[in-house]
Amino acid sequence: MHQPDRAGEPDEPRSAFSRIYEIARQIPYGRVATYGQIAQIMGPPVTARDVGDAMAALRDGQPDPPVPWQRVINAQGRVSTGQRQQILLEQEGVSFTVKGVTDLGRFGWQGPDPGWAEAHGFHLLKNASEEKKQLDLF
DNA sequence: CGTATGACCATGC
DNA sequence: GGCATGGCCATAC
Repeated sequence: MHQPDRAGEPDEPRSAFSRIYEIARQIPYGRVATYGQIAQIMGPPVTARDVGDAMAALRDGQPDPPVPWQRVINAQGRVSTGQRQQILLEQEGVSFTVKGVTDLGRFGWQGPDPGWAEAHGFHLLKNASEEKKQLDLF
């Protein structure tokens, strides 16, 4: 039987935005991921810029389940949307320097669970090292 | 269809 | 470390 098409949406099985949101939901409480990381997990042709667009779209309203948009920051370790985002992260235990920079080595996400990624057809982070995973446990 | 804009990024100075 | 540039891709007009 046919899937009812959502008006205004492309007829792909799932829009790129929806898949980006799926990944963002995997970021654990108290961790952050960069736009570029999520783009890498998606794989080409999705770019960091597309991830930013997807997050920006959330301003119009959150999907269900909601997306922890505050955990997606830029590659410099700074939030891209102003102070409110940083405060939300600080409430999760993510610390920032006075200049508003966080330590991605300490609070950065190491990527999705490999089993989950494979089941959903996503890539893993190329840089996710065992060492950093151990570091994260602390 | 050209142009501008955007929650980006790597690189070079 | 800051700043400029070019590249990336999707959207809006």
